[in-house]
Amino acid sequence: MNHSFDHGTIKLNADRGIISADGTKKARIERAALTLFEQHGIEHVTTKAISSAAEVSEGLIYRHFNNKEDLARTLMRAAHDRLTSIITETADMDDLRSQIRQITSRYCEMADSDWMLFRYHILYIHRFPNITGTPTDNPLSAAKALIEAAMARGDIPTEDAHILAPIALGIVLQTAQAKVLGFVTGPLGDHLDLFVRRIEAVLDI
Amino acid sequence: MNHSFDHGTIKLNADRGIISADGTKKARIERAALTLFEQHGIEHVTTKAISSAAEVSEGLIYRHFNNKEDLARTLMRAAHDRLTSIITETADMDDLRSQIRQITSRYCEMADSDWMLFRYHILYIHRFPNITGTPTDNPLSAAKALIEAAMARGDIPTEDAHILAPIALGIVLQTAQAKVLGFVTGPLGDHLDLFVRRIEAVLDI
DNA sequence: AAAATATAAGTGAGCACTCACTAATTATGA
DNA sequence: TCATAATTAGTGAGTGCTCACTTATATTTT
Repeated sequence: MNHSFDHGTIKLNADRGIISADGTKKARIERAALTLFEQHGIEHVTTKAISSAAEVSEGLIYRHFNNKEDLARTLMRAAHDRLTSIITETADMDDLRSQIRQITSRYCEMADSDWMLFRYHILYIHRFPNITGTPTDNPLSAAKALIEAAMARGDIPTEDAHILAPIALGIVLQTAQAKVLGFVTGPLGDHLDLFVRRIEAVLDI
Repeated sequence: MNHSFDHGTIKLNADRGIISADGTKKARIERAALTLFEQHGIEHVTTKAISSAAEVSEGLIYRHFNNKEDLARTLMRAAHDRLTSIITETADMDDLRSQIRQITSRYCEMADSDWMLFRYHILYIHRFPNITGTPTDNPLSAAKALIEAAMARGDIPTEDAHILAPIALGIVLQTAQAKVLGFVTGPLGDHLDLFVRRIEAVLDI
């Protein structure tokens, strides 16, 4: 039927694209935008540049996105959701040690397999303060929930989970930032074991 | 004699300003710029807005700085140098524990006393890849040097200092980032002891 | 032939920076 | 000491260009 009920704005055939590099022109736009945004900064990238890189017309961007900001936000949202779900998906595990290892491993894997998207998230997440749907739908809140659960179980000593959450996530994220700055090179996965041990250390397992 | 040999660009009576809020108009420009940059992002702030906020003419900005980018860079440089020297100034201490406590305490103090400047550094440091004079003149390299020295002394087990440096600094920095995101509230100094203990934990003292 | 998808040629608002000029400060020389 | 010259500090309207976004037109799909 495809009513194409646009919500007052533009919305086309289902969706497609959203980063995953299928052949769609929409996907081409997203990839081109991501590449350029991440490389030069959102404000320094023109819609013209995006369309050239994606080898589509400039107007087509506006058929798929309301404006440049919307495009940038869509990309950020994709990254944000992936990271959040990496954490929430371990909620059913009942062992903090396993959770930590899986989260760390997947974080590294995402960083190493799609460094562009990961880097984009690190660089520009602050531009989008309201990126999350619900206030709890973000990596920090998800991590905090996990830590609090472990404290309730008595697996780790009770402390301020509000502070421990960023610290724990920071073990990987800060190294990633150091990589953004060029201070660290090579895949993050190379340091998986080190990361896991340090996270256990700060959580005092 | 005051030859006033300008280096091909602009340079006036000594300097003044550089963030420290003395009454100079230059300082007023810097403060206004910092406030607006930190609040709205560098690219969204117009030179007109800066001059209005500083209550000076727009042209005066260009008598003190070559362009808007130069102004933004000057502010970043000020923040960067302060952070770096916090770390290097402990190099003469011969006890890692004391170094950690002093660095952590001063980092928190700087964040709490000039949050605007600290936040500006966190948000936009990536825009200025070549901010440091020498390649070693930055917080990460300074921290790495300290850690390596401690390893050489045998105070802590030998590990990859390249990775431990960002992790150690990250204990405070990642919490600061969480504060930028609104996840954490209140002064960082409130958590000084917690920070110190976690840094010792990751360094395995 | 309609509808959906794409293009390319605009358009004008906004913005960094200039410039011609004035005001205040400092240096020089009787 | 006080003119006078020279330098520095300060102004703000004006300018040219960039760039997000629009619109008219073309092509493809159903």
